[in-house]
Formats: sequence, structure tokens, C-alpha cells
Amino acid sequence: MGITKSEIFTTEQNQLAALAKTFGHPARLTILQHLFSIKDCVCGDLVEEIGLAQATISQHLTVLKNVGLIKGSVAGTRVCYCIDTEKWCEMKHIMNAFLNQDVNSNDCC
Amino acid sequence: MGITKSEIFTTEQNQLAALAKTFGHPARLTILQHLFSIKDCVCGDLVEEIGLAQATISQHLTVLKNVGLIKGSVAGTRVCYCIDTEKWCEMKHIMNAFLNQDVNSNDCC
DNA sequence: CCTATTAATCGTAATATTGCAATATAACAA
DNA sequence: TTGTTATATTGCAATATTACGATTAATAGG
Repeated sequence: MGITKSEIFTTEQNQLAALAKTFGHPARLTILQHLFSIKDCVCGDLVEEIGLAQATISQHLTVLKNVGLIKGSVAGTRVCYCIDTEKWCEMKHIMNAFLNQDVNSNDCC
Repeated sequence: MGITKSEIFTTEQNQLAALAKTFGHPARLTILQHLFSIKDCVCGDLVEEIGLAQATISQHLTVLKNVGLIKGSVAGTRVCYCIDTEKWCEMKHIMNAFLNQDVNSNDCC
């Protein structure tokens, strides 16, 4: 049905999944990488670097902003986007806890 | 259009995004957590633990199997699923490289 | 062979996502 | 004010995803 039954999962599970989903798209992943490299910080530059329409980039930026991974500050007609360092670290911790689960002897297969 | 323009991204970017997308759904995330805890290893048990229909769980298991994070071995009428440790570690490295990008002084905002 | 059990697959409905053109908005510049 | 530039929003169209009932296939146990 295209709709996820989030009621049957814990808040933690839904949050972690939502975060992973955010950079589960190459465009958003690439945007984050560009923001890290500081080369581009403005929406327009991202449109040039990545080969997607301005409307599409803007849409992806909104998604990233909604989960809090980036923040934007207006500078004239331009908007400067940056990684939200605090949120990023928070996300990293949550993600690491999941990734570092002990792969302990579950050799039942 | 619901279709991702993967041609304009690098193989690495597409791969990483695909991995993230895999546990970007609470059901698949929960399945992985269960497999780690060894509590459940069999499809039927997962169906009971998680409140989704058998067909749905089977579908999610296929997705996880396709990216290689889990492997299944037939045991009679049952199928036992386990984390593919090697692939999991590989994924963890790729994911960490992304997560640990230097958040270096991009305080332009 | 017959039947129950288990998991995969098929078909389908409902919803979500991706992408873009067109338009709106907002700020600056002259 | 008028025009220009930069980003957001709206309104689609195309495709993907999620979920489930029904069916199928395969095996185990009589």
C-alpha cells in the first residue's frame, strides 16, 4: 500500500529508519558530501554540480532540513546550507550503535 | 517520477545510498535486529514477532538478501536467515567512512 | 499417497517518491 | 518602480514501495 505501518515499531526504530532513509537517496547523499567539502554551500551551486533541476534539489534540501541534518541561513537572495554538526553527531551515534551490534556467533545458518 | 536518476551519480554514491535505503525501513531494520539477537532466525518466527503478514516479511527478507546483508539456509520446510557477517562488516566500513567525514569548520552559516 | 506446514510468488490496491515545468516569492540593484 | 537573480512552492506524471490475500511449491509426517 506504499504506507509503512510505523505503529508496530518502536520510536527508536522509526527514527533510525527515517535517518537512514534520508541519505538512502544518491542525490541527498551527494548534497551532504558537497556540504562537507564546503566547496558549495549555496543551493544554486548544488544545482550546477549535481545534474538535477533546481526544483528537485530544493525538494531534497527540504527533506534534509526536515530531519535536521542541515540548516540554511538566508543571505540576500541566496540561501546558504550547512551541515548541522550537532545533529550530525547525534545521528552518527545512533547509527553506530546499530552498525556495531555484536555479530556474536549467530552461525545457525 | 518516482525514478531515481542514478546515472548522474558515482557507483559508490549509488551503492551507499542503496545500503542505507535497505535499513531505511523499520520492518527491515527490526528484522536485522532480531537476527542479531538470534532470538528468531526463521521466517515464521519473524512474522509472529513483527506484526506484518507473512508475504510482507518474505518480501522484506528478499530485499535484505538481494543487497547481501543476510543469507538463508533451508531446513526442511523452514528457512533460517542469518546476518552475512562479512558483508555486514564491509557495509559498516563504507557507512563509517561516510559518517565520519570531517565536520571541519564549515561554519559558514 | 495424502495432508499439514512453511515460505516464496503473484496479483493488486493504496500510498509514497522522484523529477520537472511553471509559477510564486523575496531580495537586491539600478 | 522595474528588472534581475535565487530559491521555494505548486501541480502534475511516471514510477516505486508497502502491504496483504490467494496461490503455488516444496518438504515433512503420517
